[in-house]
Amino acid sequence: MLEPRRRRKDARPQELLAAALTLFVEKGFSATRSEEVAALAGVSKGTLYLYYPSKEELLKAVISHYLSDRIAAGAQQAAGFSGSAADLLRQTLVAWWQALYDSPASGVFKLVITEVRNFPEIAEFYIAQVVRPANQLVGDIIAQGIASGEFRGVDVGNAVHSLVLPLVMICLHRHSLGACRQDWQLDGHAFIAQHVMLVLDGLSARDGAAADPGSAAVGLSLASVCCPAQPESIQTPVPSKKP
Amino acid sequence: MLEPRRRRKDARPQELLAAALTLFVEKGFSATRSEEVAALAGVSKGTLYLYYPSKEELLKAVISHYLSDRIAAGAQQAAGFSGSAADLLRQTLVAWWQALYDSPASGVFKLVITEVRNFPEIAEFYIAQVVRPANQLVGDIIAQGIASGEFRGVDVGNAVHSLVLPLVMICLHRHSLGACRQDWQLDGHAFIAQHVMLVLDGLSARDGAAADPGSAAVGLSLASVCCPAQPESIQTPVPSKKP
DNA sequence: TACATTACTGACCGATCAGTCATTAATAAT
DNA sequence: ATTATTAATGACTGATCGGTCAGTAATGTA
Repeated sequence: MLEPRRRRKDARPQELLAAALTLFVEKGFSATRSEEVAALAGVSKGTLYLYYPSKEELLKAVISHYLSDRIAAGAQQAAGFSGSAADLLRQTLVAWWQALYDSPASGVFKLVITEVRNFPEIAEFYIAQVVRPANQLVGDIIAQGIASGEFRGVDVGNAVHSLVLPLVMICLHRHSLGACRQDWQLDGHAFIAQHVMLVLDGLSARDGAAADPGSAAVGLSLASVCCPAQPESIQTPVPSKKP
Repeated sequence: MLEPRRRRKDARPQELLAAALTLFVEKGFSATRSEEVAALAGVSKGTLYLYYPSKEELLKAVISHYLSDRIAAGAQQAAGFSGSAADLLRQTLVAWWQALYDSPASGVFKLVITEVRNFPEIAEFYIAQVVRPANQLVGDIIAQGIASGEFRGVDVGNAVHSLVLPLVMICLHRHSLGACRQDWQLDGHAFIAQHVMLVLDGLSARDGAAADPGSAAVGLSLASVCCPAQPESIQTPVPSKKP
């Protein structure tokens, strides 16, 4: 029954990160014992410390690893696209978020929100690598839509928040109340699609809406805990040796 | 310098709850030592355990105490009000959330989201005492607005979520990224007001909007981690003695 | 002032857990 | 086959922390 020892140096970091993500998101960082992470990854505690020098470094590696993956994918998706700004957002953003929602990486939001105050380094990293690039990427697309007359002249920053914050919220929900009570579960894919449609509709420079003083996506001012982005000096989590 | 011992049996529970809320929200439940809570409340660890039998019970007391307070206030506010559904929501909901946003109680959302999976009892309590009554209260007002022809015939559950979820999100933000980086701070009051106006505008049965297929607040389907409510068998956190 | 009551204290205990390291065994090299 | 290399182990350690309780002092009572 007991698996014989195997030497698989290459596979370990990935497996440890996946195990750590699962447990950190489920139980929280402090409440998760490093031995549990190791066990879920199928190794002993000693092996965990062979690849990551401390629990805190493991946490940072988890966050940057899963964000890097998704951010790269999103930026790539957006880069190779031509069409109207609305189409770009509708297709790229929706697909990107639906994939994120289904993946374990959706838990990173909960992790960041809960741990950011304990580890200021994470705030720096998260803002630089995720929030800023994401706002830039989405904001640029919206700004372009405004410039071309496709969208109304709304505040770009606010529009980005209107678009993105509810999407972050359902990722949080998936890993909190949604994870313990099925009766509070929701259809994430449908919501993501409907929400993006709704906001784009509010943004569109259609005739009837110009006179409407407060149509969708106007005035949602909000700084965030948020979203997708572009790759930019993605730090690879490097397996480490102690001094 | 050292404060002389004082016997203040009545004030202790409140002070302990306030200290616990602050630290649990800031550092997380597991990362907070019970001695820290006691110290912040100005008592020794032994005194803490004189009033609450365990750290977990203290957590539950914090959540139910701060929710009870606010829920009672909100329901009362809504009860003594007459006017259109839109006015009721605009004035009552906005005032209620702005007060909540400013108070320490806004941290309870973060607390619930992070700890709900570790303590299923909290999920039960939170859904029964907060989510359900809140949806009921807000939903009833919207339904009444629809019945009177003031609002369009949207899905009531979805409309409630459209209204409430972004408000929850800014409370989360206030206690995560917003708490460590001022450059990501936002004007919560302005956002709350603007957001509620926006959604009510989308709900209103104004002429021009009837033909608009996706106007604000339609289709935001989402189950939640959420909001205000009505009082219903509010359990008073009772100071306890161990067996 | 003497005594009774009880809110409060903090040293203490046992359990837990992050991190270590001497040892083991899987693979590579010769 | 023998040796060298190194991935992997898990018993161990020192520190930490939830919870206890015998003792202390603040307050009430006569």
